[in-house]
Amino acid sequence: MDTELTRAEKIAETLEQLVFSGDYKDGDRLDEIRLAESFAVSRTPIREALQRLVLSGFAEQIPRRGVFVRLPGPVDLMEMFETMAEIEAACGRLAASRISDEGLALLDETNGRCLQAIDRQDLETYYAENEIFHQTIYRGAANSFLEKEARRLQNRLKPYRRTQLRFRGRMPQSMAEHELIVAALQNGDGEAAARALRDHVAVQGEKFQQLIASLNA
Amino acid sequence: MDTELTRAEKIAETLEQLVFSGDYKDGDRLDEIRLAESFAVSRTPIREALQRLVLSGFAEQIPRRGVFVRLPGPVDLMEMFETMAEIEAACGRLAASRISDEGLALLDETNGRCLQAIDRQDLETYYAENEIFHQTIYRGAANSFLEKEARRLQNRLKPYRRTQLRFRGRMPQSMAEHELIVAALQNGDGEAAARALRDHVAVQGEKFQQLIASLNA
DNA sequence: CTTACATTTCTTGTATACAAAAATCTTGAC
DNA sequence: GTCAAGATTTTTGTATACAAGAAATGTAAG
Repeated sequence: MDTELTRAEKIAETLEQLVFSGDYKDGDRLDEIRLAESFAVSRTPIREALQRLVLSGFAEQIPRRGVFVRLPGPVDLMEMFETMAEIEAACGRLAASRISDEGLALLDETNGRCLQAIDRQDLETYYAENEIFHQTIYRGAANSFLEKEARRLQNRLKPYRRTQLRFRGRMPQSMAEHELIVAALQNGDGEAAARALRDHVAVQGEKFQQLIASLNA
Repeated sequence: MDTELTRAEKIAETLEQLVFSGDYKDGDRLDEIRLAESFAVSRTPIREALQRLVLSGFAEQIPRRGVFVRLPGPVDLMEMFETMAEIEAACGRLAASRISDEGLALLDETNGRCLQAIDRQDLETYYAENEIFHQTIYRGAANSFLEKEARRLQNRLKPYRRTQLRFRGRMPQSMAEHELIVAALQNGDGEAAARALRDHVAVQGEKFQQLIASLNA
């Protein structure tokens, strides 16, 4: 992997973080000149970074008017989570017949570390291991294109997934679902794995109200 | 919809077409200066267009080296078609319980026009109506985010799908599959719709050799 | 006081200029 | 003749300059 990044790329990453972390509100204009000053660069790399934001879906560009941050609303989030659920289900379906023994072992280990993290109330580790769990399934689908798409959406939804997992009782239940998923994969049951992953990721029932509530905060 | 495009956007579209239509070979460097001259603009809009190509996956950028066209190889195409199959399956699964009567009617009409086009040996119309058929299902899923993702991939695979459909006997068989899909949607059977769409889109059996063969041409 | 229009200012989009890194060419030693 | 090191050219990445369109402000008429 190429570690050397051009300045514009670093700025784009930073800007994504800024949009993520709520420094901007929906509809805010991303002023090229102001950003150029705050990053101490010219407008050129800023414009490249903004284009990346637009093409990633974090912002919208109106020709000759500027680019404006577009934070997903409740409906957008529901749709994105539903799409994520379907993509993860597809990964699970394929992984059921393709994942390696190493992959299955990694899933088990990761789940173990997840459980330990819950016991220690170690949120950061839990989030990290949870991410690894899902990425291991993407990898297990043995389709690098699908894996990349899955990672892209996972990354896009990351901040919202975090707020979801904070709710009481959600983490133990989530772990139980992980076990179910692993069992299906071990049995090579693609349909069961797909179903388990879809239900695990989907926003349904009371999770919906929790998601809405988290948006106002 | 905003119809006014900035110059860079028009150039990006043209460049995509050029890469599509085989004017460039895999690994070709997209020379900024040469392109600027041929489009009679400065490097600035060319660079924006190239960035779009890179972020769309048509080209790869190596920092301080330039951007190079990346045409998908056989493995890439298999992976992309498999992903498309899963995404279309997801659309079908959701559409089974959500598509409107108008949507179902449109599917029927479109299939009719497809059949007529086959009788007239009218390839262009057939391709167009086939595209509409699938997009109607995306729409039927009632998830605008998923719909957009599906359209994106469909667009990316369009040139390869066309070469596929040219093979003898493929078009009538494809139409039979369309009927099966519509039937499942009418019955509200999500799983059947998903299965039918997955099989319809997936590259399997002799289609694989046809796909490989078309790559050498 | 409100509204329509003109002027001004500001912002984006594009062109050009410059700096730094990579590729290429030259030259010299072995 | 081959290889290596240095110089030269090319090319990318960034900064700045300029042009055109949009927003803002001011002014005059009703």
